[in-house]
Amino acid sequence: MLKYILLGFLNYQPMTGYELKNLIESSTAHFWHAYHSQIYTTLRKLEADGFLESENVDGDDKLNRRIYTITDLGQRELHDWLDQPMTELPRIKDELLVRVFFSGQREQEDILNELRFQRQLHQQKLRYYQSLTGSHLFEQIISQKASSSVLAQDVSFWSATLRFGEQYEELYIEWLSELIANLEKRS
Amino acid sequence: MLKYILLGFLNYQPMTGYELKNLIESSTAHFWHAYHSQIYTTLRKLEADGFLESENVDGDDKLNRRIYTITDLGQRELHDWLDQPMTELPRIKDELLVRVFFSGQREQEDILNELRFQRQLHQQKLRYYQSLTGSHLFEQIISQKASSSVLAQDVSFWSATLRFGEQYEELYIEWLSELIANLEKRS
DNA sequence: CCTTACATGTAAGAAGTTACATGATTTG
DNA sequence: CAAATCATGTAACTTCTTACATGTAAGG
Repeated sequence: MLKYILLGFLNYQPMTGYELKNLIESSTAHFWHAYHSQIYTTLRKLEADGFLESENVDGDDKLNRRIYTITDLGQRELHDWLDQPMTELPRIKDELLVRVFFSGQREQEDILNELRFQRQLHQQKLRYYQSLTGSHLFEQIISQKASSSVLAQDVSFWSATLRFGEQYEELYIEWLSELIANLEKRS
Repeated sequence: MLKYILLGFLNYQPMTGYELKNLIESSTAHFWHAYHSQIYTTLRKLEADGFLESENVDGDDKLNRRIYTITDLGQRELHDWLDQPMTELPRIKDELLVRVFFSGQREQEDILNELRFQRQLHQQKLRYYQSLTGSHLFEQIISQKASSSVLAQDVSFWSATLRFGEQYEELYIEWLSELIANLEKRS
């Protein structure tokens, strides 16, 4: 999956691993996280497979920034993936739900504290998403190469995922609040 | 994580790997999926670590059903985990959002078909969750050992996670519908 | 000069996925 | 008797996480 995120971003413009890492952190990481160690190794692998090419900028060996460029093969790989629609539901993995599921024997107060703290975190994240919606910060980040009509379309999909994030956080906050209220009633 | 799901279920009553697999499939798999291969190997590992004990029922070697029982050490491990509240947000991994994010250059119709199909899947899943809410099927499954007051508490947390599932599916359907409507307007 | 950001990597281990493999029992 | 379900496992591989490792450049 990370593979396609890297190909997807490099399809906009050539970039270094570090730039990709930062881009991912401020965008797709919210629904697909990856550590820098995985990003760098995956880039090397994509190059070995012929999907990317790279060259060491700063010529020498001192500072080794490596710029990756997508190849024709890489573009085909990306489009082949996009052309294969998903026929299943994406799988959810949510540790908090597992914890709630098995919380029957925990102390009421301990659970409440955890749920309240989680709610705070989700409120923070919601505010963060809302701040992104206003500023077009994210659009600006990639918008160097971006000049043509292609980008308008792209931007609308980016903001769709951002909208999902906002709605998801709102849902989580509501669900937590309801659960918290129910528990408080009991004590 | 699977480790704690197994300990959590075995904390209710002793069970075989196969029973655990089925239980997981009809409950926690909706927010934490695992294949049977991982379940069986993890059970072996938990036994090696002293968190579980097992004995081969059906005495002989013909049919080898193996019943696992949680040990005192296993219970402590489970409670230690529950006593350590989460201090971060659970991470989302959602392939569809990645696909939407990079869909800027896809054919309008292809995207629409994929989104409509996803909406169908989510509607199916929502109906499935709703059918569970009515019937107390799930409560019944574990409710062999379950007699005491402990269970009422447990059940309320189980249904809280089910409620999350319903609300999540509703959110996803709404988000997809909005996105679909926006795309249809354009064409 | 000290800290933060820039910049890239390797290694080890844990977790997750896919495929292969086998055999018993039950139900139609 | 054939198919579905019961029942458990191993092997190979990919992915993910955590830790280790190193060095430059820029700003206060």
